[in-house]
Amino acid sequence: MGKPIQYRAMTNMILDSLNDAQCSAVTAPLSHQLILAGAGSGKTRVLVHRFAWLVDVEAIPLQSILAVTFTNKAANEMRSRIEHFLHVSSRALWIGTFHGIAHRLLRLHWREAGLVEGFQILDSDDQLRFIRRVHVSLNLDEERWPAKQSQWFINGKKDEGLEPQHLSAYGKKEDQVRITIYQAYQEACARAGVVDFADLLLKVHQLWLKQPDILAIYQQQFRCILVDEFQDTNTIQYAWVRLLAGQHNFVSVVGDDDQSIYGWRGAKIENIHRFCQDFPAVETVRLEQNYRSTGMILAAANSLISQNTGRLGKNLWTSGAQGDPVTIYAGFNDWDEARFVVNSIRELQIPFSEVGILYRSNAQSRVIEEVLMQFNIPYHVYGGLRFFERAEIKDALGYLRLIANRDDDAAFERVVNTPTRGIGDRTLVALREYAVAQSVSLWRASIALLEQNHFPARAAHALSHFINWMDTIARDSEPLPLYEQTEYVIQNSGLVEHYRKEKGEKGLARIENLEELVNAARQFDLSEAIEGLSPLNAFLASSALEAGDRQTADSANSVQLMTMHAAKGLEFPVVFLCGCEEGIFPHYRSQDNPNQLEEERRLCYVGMTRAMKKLYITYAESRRLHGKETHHRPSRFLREISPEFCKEARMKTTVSLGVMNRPINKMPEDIKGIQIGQHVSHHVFGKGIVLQHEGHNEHARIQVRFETSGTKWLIASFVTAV
DNA sequence: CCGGGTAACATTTTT
DNA sequence: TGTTACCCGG
Repeated sequence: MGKPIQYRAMTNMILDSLNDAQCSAVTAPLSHQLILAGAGSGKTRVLVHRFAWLVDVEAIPLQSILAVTFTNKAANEMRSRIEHFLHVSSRALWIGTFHGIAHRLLRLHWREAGLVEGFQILDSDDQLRFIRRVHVSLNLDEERWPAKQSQWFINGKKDEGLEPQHLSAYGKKEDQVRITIYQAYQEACARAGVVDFADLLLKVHQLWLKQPDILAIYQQQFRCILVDEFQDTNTIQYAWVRLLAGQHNFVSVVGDDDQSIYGWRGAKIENIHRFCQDFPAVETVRLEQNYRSTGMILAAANSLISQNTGRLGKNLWTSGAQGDPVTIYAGFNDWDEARFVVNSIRELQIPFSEVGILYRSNAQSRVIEEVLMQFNIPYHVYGGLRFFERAEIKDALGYLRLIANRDDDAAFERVVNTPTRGIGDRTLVALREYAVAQSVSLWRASIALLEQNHFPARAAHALSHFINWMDTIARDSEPLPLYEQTEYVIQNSGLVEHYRKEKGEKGLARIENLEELVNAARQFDLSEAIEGLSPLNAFLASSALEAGDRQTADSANSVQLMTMHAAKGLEFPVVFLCGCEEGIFPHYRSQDNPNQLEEERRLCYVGMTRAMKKLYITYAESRRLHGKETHHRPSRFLREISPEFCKEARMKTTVSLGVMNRPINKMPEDIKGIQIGQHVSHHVFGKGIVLQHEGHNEHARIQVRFETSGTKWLIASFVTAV
C-alpha cells in the first residue's frame, strides 16, 4: 500500500529526531491520551509534533484542534513553533490560554452569556479594590473582614465552579457573611459590566451548560483538545475540558504530577487521576528520557522525589554524562551563604547569564543582591510589577475604560479624583449609596443626583465638570486611531501634570511609562483583535489578560535571580538553590500539612531539575529574618537526597571581608557629599544620576538611574562621583 | 490633601 | 528589617 509522497515526507519530518516514547506519543491512534512528561523530556516538542501529526496524518483541520496552556508565554511559544513547523498563519489556529480562549468565546456570545457588549476585565488589583467597596457598602468592619480574604474566598469558589446560589447558607456565620459578600460583589460586577479572571471560565462553562446548542457548535468544531501542564488545572478548567470533549472528541493531556506546585492556588493534581477514570480508554505514555541534566543531578532529584507518596511513578534518566555530584554548602550565616554563591560564580568563569540563583521566597534575594553588587556582577531579579500593573498605567487605562464603557465602576472609582479635581469622599459616598440602592452604575448615579440638585454647588460643579469632560473626550477621541486616542486621553486627563508634581524622580519614570503606553498602543497588533471587537476594547482586554513582560530585558549577560516557582519551565547550566533550611524551605507554613509538604518537595524537585551541568544547594546556620537573628536546621530535603550523589563544599577563596562577620563597608569620607542629581559612575552599570539617598556612613544607599542599565539601589561606596 | 509617624505584617503567582 | 496601610495633624 503506497502512501502519498506528501504523507511520507511529512511523516519523516514529524518523526525525525524523536525518541521511542516521544514517537509513540506523537503517532498514537486517535484516542484520549495521558502524556506524563518528566522535566526536560521534550514536552513542548511532543505537543508541537503531535499537533502536526494530527493535521497531516489524521487529516484533522487546523481549526478543529484546540491547544490550551496556562501562560501566555507557553501559548506564544507553541503558536510560533507550530506556525514554523506547518507553515501556516496563526489566523486559523486555536491556541491560547484557558482565559484567552474563554475571553474569545465570551466576546462572540456576550449576549447569551448575559454580559454587556463592551464588558471589561478586572485584574486582581481591580478586583480587590472592588471588593473593598463592596465591604464598605455592606458596612463591614475591615478589621474583622479583610478584603483579601473575601477575594480568596470568592476566587476559590469560582475556581470550583460555585456561584453564590450554589453555596449553602447553613454553614458557619462566617461563611454566610462571605456568601453575602460574594453575592453583592457579583451584583456590583454586573452593574459595572465587568468580569474577573475566574468569571471568564465560569461564564463560558455556564453558557455551555445552559445553551446546549452553543456547546454543540464547539463540540463539533474541536475534534482534538490538547492541554499543556495538566497537573495545574483546577476544577473549573477540568470541567470545561470535559464538557467540551463530550462523547466524541479526543483529549490529549500533557503533564507531570511531580511538578505540580500550584495546589495552593486551586490546581488539582488529582485531575490526572480523574482523567483516567472519567475518559474511556486513556493511552498513557511516559517520557522519562531527560535531555537537560547530568546523571548525577537526575539521580539526586529522583532520590528526593521518591519520598513522595501517591506518585504516578517515573524515573528520569539520561544517556549523557554523569557529571559532578551536587555540591552542598553549609553557610555560617546568610551573608556567608551569599558569598559562597558569588565566589563560586566567579571561579566558574562562565558567562553570567548561564547562572540561575533560585530561592523559596522573594525576600531572600536581598542579601545575594548585595554581595553580587559588591563584586560588580550584573544580575537580574525576576518578579515585581509588570508594565500594565503600574499605577500610572492603570490610571490611564481607567480613562480609556470609561470611554469604552461609562458604567465601568471600577474604572470610575479609580480615575474620578485622580488627579484630584475636587470630587471628595462626601460626594462619592452619596454616589455609591444611590448606585447600590437604585442598582445603577456610579456614572448613572452621578447624572441622576446632579439632576436632582443633590449636591452643594461646589461638589456639583466639580462632578458635572467631570461628567461632561468625559463625554467630550470620548466623543473627540473616538475617530482617532488607537494610539492617538491613548495619547489624547493621557494629555487631557491631567495625569502628566499630576505625576510631574510627584517628588523625587519617581514621577519622571511614571511619565516615561505613560509615553511607553502610547507606544504599546501603537504597536498593538490589531490582528489579534477578535471579530466585532473595537481596537480599544481589544487593547484593554489584552492589557488585563497579558499584563506584559516582567521588567525590561537588560539581562543580556547577567545572573538570573528568581523564586523556584518562577523558574519552572526554565533551565540554566549552573543552578544555586539557596536557603535550604527547615522553616524557609520547606516553608514553615507548610510544615504541618503532609500535602503541602509534598508540594514543597516537588518544588525542590523542580528547582533541582532546572540545572543542566552543575547544581549547588546551600543553607545557612543562622539568618537574619524579619530583623531578628534566627537559627534553622538544614532542610529535610538535604537528608532525603541520597548522599552518594552529593559532596560537601568549602569556600575556596578567602574573602577579604572575613567569612564570619557581616560586611563592614568602608565609606569614603566624601560620600557625605553625594547629592541628588549628581552624576556618578559604576564599574558595571556605567554612568548615571543620583535620584535619592538614604542612611548614613556605611549604611548609605543611593538610587541611581543609569543611562543604559535602568534604575538601581546601590551601596553608596560602589559608585564614584564624576 | 498631603505627609509624617507609627503599627502591623511578613510564601509561592497566573490569568 | 522592609514594606505597607492607616491615622491624625497642619
